[in-house]
Amino acid sequence: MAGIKEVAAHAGVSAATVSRALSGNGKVSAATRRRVLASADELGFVISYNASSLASGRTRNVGVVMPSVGRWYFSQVLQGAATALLESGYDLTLYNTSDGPGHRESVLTEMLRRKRLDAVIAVALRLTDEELAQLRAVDKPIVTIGGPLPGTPAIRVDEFSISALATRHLVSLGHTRIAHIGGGKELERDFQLGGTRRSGYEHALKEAGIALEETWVSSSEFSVAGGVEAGKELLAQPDIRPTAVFCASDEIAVGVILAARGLGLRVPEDVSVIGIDGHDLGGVFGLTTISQDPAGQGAAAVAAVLALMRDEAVLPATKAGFYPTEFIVRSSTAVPSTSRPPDRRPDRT
Amino acid sequence: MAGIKEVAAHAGVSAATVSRALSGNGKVSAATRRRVLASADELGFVISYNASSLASGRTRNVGVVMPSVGRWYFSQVLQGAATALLESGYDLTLYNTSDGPGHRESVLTEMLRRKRLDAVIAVALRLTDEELAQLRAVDKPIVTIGGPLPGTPAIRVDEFSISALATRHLVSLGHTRIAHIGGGKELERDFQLGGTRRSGYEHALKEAGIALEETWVSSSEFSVAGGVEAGKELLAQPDIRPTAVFCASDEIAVGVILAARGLGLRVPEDVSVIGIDGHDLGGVFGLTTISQDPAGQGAAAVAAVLALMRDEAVLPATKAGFYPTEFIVRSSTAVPSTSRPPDRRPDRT
DNA sequence: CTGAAAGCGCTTACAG
DNA sequence: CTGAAAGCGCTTACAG
Repeated sequence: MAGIKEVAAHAGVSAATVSRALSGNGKVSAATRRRVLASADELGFVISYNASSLASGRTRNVGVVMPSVGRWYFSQVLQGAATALLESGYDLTLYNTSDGPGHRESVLTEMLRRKRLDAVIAVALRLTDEELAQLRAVDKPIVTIGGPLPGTPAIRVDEFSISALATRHLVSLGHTRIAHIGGGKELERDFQLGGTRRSGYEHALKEAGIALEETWVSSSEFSVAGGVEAGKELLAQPDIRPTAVFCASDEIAVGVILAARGLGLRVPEDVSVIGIDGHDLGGVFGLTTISQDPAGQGAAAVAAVLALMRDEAVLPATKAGFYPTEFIVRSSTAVPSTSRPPDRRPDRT
Repeated sequence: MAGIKEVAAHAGVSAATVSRALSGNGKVSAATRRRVLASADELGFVISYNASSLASGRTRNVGVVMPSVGRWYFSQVLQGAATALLESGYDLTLYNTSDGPGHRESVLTEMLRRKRLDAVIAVALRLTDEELAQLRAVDKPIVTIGGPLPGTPAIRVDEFSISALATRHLVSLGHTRIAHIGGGKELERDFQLGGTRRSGYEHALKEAGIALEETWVSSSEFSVAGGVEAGKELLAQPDIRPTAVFCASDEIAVGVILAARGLGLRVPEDVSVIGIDGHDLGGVFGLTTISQDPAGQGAAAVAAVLALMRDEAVLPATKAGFYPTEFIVRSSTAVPSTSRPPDRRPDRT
């Protein structure tokens, strides 16, 4: 209950001096500062953020908006952001926009206008032009992860390049029958991933002179169950079966591996599988993947937002560049087997 | 930027009346209220929570403390709590205590004393007596999920009973060689799960007159990878191999299924596996489990906290009772095969 | 370097 | 039902 006044009285100074000593703003003699700190400590003083925020306009609180927290990618981003924010002494207010679309639109603009936030990190969020304009009007730092908010600094991996890289990896192993399972519509609405990852795939194919086979391109939600389903459909028909599949997420890729096993196909002998993410399950299944470290992205967004609040130019790496990824080769990809599919046994000659 | 004064001027009333009309506290004539609402709407008024909180002492913000957000259980709880809070018009401040232990202790008490929170939901948190005392001193509603905070209302499943139930399911199928893989030390520190789940297992065994075999009790972190490892060790030695294993989590259980497959054992013919959780992966693997709906637990905690803030007695179901679980029988459990293990072929007589 | 004073934008007894 | 006024607990020009 001890307020700034009690501390002031105890230390024999004014409330103004206590405020300056504690916040570090303004000049205070070392001796005075020491006395104030001691008094504050002794009285167990804890500042009221509300009062402080009201008076100063700063809140030491940043908002994180995401369409889900239950799904892997988002939970990792949140974990990274929460840790980084805590370390910097900031609170994190979470806005989960998953529910009704009605909620969604109001959330973002209202949250900032309520003046409880110094900045916001928007994850995989797509806004209408109007929403974007409202957001801008508030004039607080905004950093985006994964989603495309035109004009705001963004943390994101180079979707196109990593998709091309994953596909090239398959090509370079000698595969020519390369399928792709992208994200479903659900994802495309929030993210823009589906599209970009697919174009990286198509690019690498064209580059290698491999014709695109529409029947080898399908989609799935970002889940193991979705991957199993899509994988079964893709791999069930032997004469058109691909020898490799590039999946837009590790969860899908794990599903495809499971689907292959279920069909009696060996990975990687009969079919190579590569994903994107760096999901923990990948290790269990020996999945070759491109890791994108979502927790690190969350931490990077925090760093960017903090820099913006200090009016520092955001690090060029963040502004123009891409968040780094890591190519992890495990055992789910290999040169295609020269033997025909197991259900068409080679003649014994 | 429009404040309450502008709205008051526009509506031709005092700021006090605007406050009353907008908050619903105090009496305002219907006509006046209408005018105020219209003005507020027209001017795009958005209340400053900081000012409101400072003046009233209420913040419309509840804190959620958890040791991790990246792990499945916690991400689901958070998802449920975030959605429920948003629907009730509350903000959610997230405190991820995962990092250093130094952080941990300060977080909980400071967060409340900073007066930014009306209440807190503590997930799987264990506190020292001192921390607990400090927390109580703040006199704000606290609701616990999963963790044992003596004296605070708690949302939790009946660990003992569901563990006994899972074990009995195996017993009733005719298994007598029933192993158990519990949570590791890491978990036991935060949760108290390991212990309780194991005692339910032991109870059911004793009840059935089955002697406890120490070599069939091991532990693992709550992950698929951990389950694979523990499962391999458990199932690799044929002469002491159990015919069924009760896992303290679905992730562990999935790992065990994978380990079994890796060893060439069939599930459920050679080994039955049952988990606890209701993880999405369970469906993919046909896992029999006891679902505990963590998202629902998060929502229930929000309901309890809201009731507490309204000074309503917490629903008896929440106070004394347990959060309901659901027994989901899929295809990973069955009667034990009468044949001996595959590596000891029955004599051809 | 330090203090007195105004002010941040609401809420809420207190009167009427 | 409504208004004038004090107050929530800090911060920050403004003087000195």
